[in-house]
Amino acid sequence: MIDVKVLRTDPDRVRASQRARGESVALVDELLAAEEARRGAITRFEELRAEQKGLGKQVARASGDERTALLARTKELAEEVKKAEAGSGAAATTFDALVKQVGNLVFPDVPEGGEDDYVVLETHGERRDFAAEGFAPRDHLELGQLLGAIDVERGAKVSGSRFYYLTGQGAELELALINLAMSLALRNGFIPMIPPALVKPSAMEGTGFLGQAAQDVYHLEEDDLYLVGTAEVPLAAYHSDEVLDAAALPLRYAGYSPSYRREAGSYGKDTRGIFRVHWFDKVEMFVFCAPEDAAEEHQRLLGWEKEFIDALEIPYQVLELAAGDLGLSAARKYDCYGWLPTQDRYREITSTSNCTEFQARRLNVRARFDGGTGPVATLNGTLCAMTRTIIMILENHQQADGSVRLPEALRPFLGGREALVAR
RNA sequence: GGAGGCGUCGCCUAGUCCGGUCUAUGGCGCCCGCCUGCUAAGCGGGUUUGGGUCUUAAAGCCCAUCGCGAGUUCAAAUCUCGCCGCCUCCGCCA
Repeated sequence: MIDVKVLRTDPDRVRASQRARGESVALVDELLAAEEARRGAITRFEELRAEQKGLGKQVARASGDERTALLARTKELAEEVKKAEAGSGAAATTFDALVKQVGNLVFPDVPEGGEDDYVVLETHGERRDFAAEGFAPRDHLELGQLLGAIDVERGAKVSGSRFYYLTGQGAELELALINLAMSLALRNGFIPMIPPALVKPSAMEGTGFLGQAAQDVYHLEEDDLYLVGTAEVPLAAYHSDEVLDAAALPLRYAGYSPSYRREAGSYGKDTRGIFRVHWFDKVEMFVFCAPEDAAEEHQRLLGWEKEFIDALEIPYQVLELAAGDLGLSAARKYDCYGWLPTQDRYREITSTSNCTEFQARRLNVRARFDGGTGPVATLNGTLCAMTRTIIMILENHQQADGSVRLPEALRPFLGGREALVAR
């Protein structure tokens, strides 16, 4: 949720943000009107209620004719109070419904435009020249099958399209990646977490995934629970309705959980292999910090993502996404795109968002600061999305014979092995 | 899945049967002050949260808030119904 104070004092800023996102600007005027109505209704109710309370006390003390007269008057008043209360409730509901549609205020220097208008900030690593090495690179699925690491046929047999089994060395590779990611997180003061992957509507709603993103989310009708698309959801909701100790901030969590995505609307896209799947496991970083520290913390999260990708020796670029591609909660978002030799382009492997106080307001996560109690800022960042990372390792480190060299950093977690080899 | 118990302003707790003087009691903790070689003790005051209003600011004032929601009533912590959470027991189960 955006700051209602900003809406009232600086509606132009909200308009500018909506414009940048490519979202409705007219909504801002609707919101202002709804806010006006809400405040008016509350005032009316409070005045009537005060009068009713005063009369109530007189009734308690009075007796005889006086009491009868007072009761008649106060009975009328009760009707009015009831009406005013209903009116103020309705006005609040209207306002809430509108305000939830408004995305977070985008930072003014975020690039304009949509999906294709990102800005490449950095490029790292050496892309291999397979032609010079004298062989054509195999894609991740072919490699996965040679190594006995990935089984998509049986994934489809058992669960349908976009499901897979990691088998043998593939499963070992995921376990090693989890351990490498968690050891990096632990070294940097993160609290490791294994959160629930099913959450209530309030957690989903609070993190901003029930807006435009709702069609991509699995919902269990019988139980009214959602399967999370990222550990961001249960980690953000972890401190919901709490007042945190400001001195304890930043609170950094590293959550390992499955991620479930319906991938509605991506029919026919990335259908080969495990690039785009309905389920994958992920180690996600999540931070609660003071609002004024959020921008710096965002850079740190990006730094840890880069450190991880560097350790895996994957060539990559850092992108800043355009305002139209941010999602409801983010005020700024950086993606890391890894080099995919067989597609001759960079593809997304990690993503980090600064959600400022947007999610904290919705989830009621506050801290006691010097100036009083207020919402904290939240940030999230991928440390390791297993399937995408496995793809990058396989394709970038493959050898002519179909084996895959393991980056140094990963070897301690695979019993010192230097490569994955076909059996 | 079944049966029972519980949920009060940081923690503990009184109040709920029998609705109004509850503006929610007391203790602990915490904060401020006094006293005091220092510390402790003692004494006095303060201490739910959210919103609004006023103010340079503070204080003040108003409304809501006794797990959540609905209902009855002129009036609900208190009565009724629904829901949620926790605990105990039974059943089932990795």
